Amino acid sequence: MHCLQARVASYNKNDTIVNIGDKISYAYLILSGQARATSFDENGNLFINLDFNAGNIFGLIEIINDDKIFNNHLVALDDCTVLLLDKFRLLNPTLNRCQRHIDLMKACFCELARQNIEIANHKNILTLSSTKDKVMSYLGQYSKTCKSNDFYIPYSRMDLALYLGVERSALSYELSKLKKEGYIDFEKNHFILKK
Amino acid sequence: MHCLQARVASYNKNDTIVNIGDKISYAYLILSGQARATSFDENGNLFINLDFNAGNIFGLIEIINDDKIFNNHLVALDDCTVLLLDKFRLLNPTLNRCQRHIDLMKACFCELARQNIEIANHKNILTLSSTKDKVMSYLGQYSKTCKSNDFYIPYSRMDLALYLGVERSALSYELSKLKKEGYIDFEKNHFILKK
DNA sequence: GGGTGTTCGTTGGATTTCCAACGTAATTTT
DNA sequence: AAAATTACGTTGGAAATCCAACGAACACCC
Repeated sequence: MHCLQARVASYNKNDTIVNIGDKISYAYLILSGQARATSFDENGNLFINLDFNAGNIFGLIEIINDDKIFNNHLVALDDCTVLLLDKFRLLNPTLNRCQRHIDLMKACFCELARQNIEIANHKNILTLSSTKDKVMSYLGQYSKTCKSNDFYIPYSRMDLALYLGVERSALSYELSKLKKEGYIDFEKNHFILKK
Repeated sequence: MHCLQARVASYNKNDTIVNIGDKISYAYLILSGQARATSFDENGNLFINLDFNAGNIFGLIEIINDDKIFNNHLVALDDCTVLLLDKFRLLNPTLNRCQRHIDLMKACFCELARQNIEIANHKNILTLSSTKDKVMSYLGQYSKTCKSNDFYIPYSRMDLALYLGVERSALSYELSKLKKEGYIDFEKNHFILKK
């Protein structure tokens, strides 16, 4: 990794790692902890974009599109350690033709693909029209990634409502209803899919 | 390009280029024409995923995640010519270390980033709650990419409704209202943003 | 302990969207 | 040219969602 001039940085819970409008010079490889990227549009609407866990890389799209403005805000959800990868060296593996460098580029390739899939899943949930469908689709997907129907979701009710594109109160109402009907059980962030 | 064993294929309008559930061995670089990727979920909901124009590449995510099932359906919107890129050779540039090969990989990298941005934009439109906001946001975005406020959109009313996640009738109603209020003018697929 | 702030469930009325249906115009088929 | 099909706008009533408000439970700070 020396040829990338990578260095490690640490952040505390709730720290801003990348601020709105920052031009970034690095890709941020999460080593430990969890971070979340959000953004605003010109009308002040807030969007939840992506969650980043250990192994995930933030900023690939930004360093490729140097010219564009992204307004992404990356915040640490836990205490985080991050590996900063110099963008110029990352994107030009031919400078010094080392095999690991090319491997890293391929890993970034896979990471972009992973992010693509995650955003597409999110998009598909948002396409659904009813709150019930959205909730069940989200819980179903998350259950799959956890490989268990007993799991803890990473969102508060308010954040989940934002993620699903519904009102917080409507979400609470629908969750209660689904519990009464026996489809799910939950307490706080702990959910169980029953049928 | 000979080291990639690329070959050209042609498709007619409305031809299926990649079918639901196909395992693909190539990335599809569009040389001319236009294609659209759609998919279904397990409940039969239809999703519009991405449009592909000349220079865009379909299948990068699929060839990286060989194991996963994607159910993407790629259909030609016009007559298309497509360059088929062998997945194994594309993903392993070290087989024969040619510079162009690495350049192509970098181009795929950028293409993945572009798709990421496009899906994220779509996602953000779907996050908006009102039909009016969705329509205006879409028209605003499309106007920007066209660099003109006088443009032709690539969707029929039904497809646009699908894309925006609203009812076709509600969309028509909202468009008429926006026209009456003087925000936009349109006839068929020809739109003009006025304010 | 008391005060303050946050999270979450609940409720009721206002608003919006959905849904089904219909008419018209344009396009395609035969 | 007639018939069938498709695309689009319009409508009215049914259904779902939003919105604002409130209270209970809990955590945090002084």
